[in-house]
Amino acid sequence: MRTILSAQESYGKGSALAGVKINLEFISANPTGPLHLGHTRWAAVGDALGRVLSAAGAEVVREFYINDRGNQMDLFGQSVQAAALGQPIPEDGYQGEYIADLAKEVLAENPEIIKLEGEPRFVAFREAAYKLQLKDQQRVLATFNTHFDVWFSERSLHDGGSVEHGLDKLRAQGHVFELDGATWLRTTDFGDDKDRVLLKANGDLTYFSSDTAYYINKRERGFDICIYMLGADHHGYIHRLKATAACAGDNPEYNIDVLIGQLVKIMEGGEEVKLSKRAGTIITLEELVEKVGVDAARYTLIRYPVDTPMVMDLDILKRNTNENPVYYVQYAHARIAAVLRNAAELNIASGLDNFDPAQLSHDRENELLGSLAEFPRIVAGAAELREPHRIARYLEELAGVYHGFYADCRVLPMGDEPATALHSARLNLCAATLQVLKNGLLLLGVSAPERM
RNA sequence: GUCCCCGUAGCUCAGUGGAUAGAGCAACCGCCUCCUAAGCGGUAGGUCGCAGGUUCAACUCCCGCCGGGGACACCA
Repeated sequence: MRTILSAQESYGKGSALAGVKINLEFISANPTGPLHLGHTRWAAVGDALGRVLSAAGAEVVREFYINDRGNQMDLFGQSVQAAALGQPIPEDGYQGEYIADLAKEVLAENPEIIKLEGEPRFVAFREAAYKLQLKDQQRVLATFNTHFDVWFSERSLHDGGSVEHGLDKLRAQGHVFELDGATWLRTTDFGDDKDRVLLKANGDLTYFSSDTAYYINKRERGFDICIYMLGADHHGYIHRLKATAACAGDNPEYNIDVLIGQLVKIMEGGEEVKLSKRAGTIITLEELVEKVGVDAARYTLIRYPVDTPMVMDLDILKRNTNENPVYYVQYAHARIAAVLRNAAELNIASGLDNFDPAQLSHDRENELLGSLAEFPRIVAGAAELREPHRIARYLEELAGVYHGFYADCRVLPMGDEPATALHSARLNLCAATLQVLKNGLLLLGVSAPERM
């Protein structure tokens, strides 16, 4: 109690990861379209994990890797150009409505662009659309309370010579070889199921070479641990990423940590919404937030372990918001805030100078004290296991314990009853609970309302 | 074929080898003349997918099946 009330917003923080520099990479979407549901899970969980790791004392840099190089970018550029010129979108191009919108925006911003021809025109379209799309992703993430410290461009890796540097470093470690005219990394030395090509026979660099260079770049920027949050469709990357780290002379068990997130299914109208880019039935982060709000979306996505496939039923979240546990937790916070407001009006003595622990003997009080004391351990565990959902589950339990306490233990004096030491003690207990709920919600990036 | 994730209450899901396996929602029954009923109390609901093994002890670890989802490239 005394600890909580004097530590306030720093209650729960620890030093388990003090001095550890962590690079936390998540989302890393291609800048070729809006962020969709899969990205949204990472946005919520990744952001929360960043907060949790910081709370455990780590020095965390949140990083978004922009895949702004390669075929996908070119297809994207061609698609926007085609839309702007009224031509059919290329066979494997991007189809969505947003392509036409981007085309309009590009034209509005730069009317001269159609005077160009051939390659220069295509490049101009690609670059303009890229900048607009990236800006849009950044805007949407900002509304979702998700912050990045570094937006790392894949191009900058190549332009800065990091790829060659990475190759040199791997060569020096002795795991690079030549075969059939291509340059390979012998990842099978470290558990990968096949060796990987770094440099194709035609001289092109592979995407894998960017990945390895990027990893080496992160390590050279001083990060002890590189956390990758990837979608389930990338699970095959685990072995090669770990093997890459080993090839670079690192300890794959410590220096690299790959988290795989399973897919989110969406139910609406009692049916699963099939998500398909081609059919244009993607649900974007922005749409989800419009439907259920930032708090509900974030909380729902965070409260499950990421390796569990989960189902979000939009009808439930839309129709009857109190079915979402986030409201249960927020309600406890708002309820306490109301009690504290009333206590202030009644001039009830509170604060540590008016706190007598001996007053608290009710089972509910003891239970609440016990729950409050668990918080630092929960935060440390969530950081260590990279599982922010543990915070959410804890908050639900704490809220439940508080609601029970509230039902059985009157906090404020009734009617004209004079305020006693018991009232003051309980008021302090309320203040401590409020603080822990607030700290916990903050770790999840969910608001802690004073009134509901 | 190889690999990854999942299978726990009607539904959505917790449960880091340790007590009678839990929560929310849904169902049923109670509780507001005073601090927020978005709350509280109670009832009902389980062969923890199946079968072996390790252990004093298994929902948890190992092996094999079954069922659901996902992935394999000199694509990005």
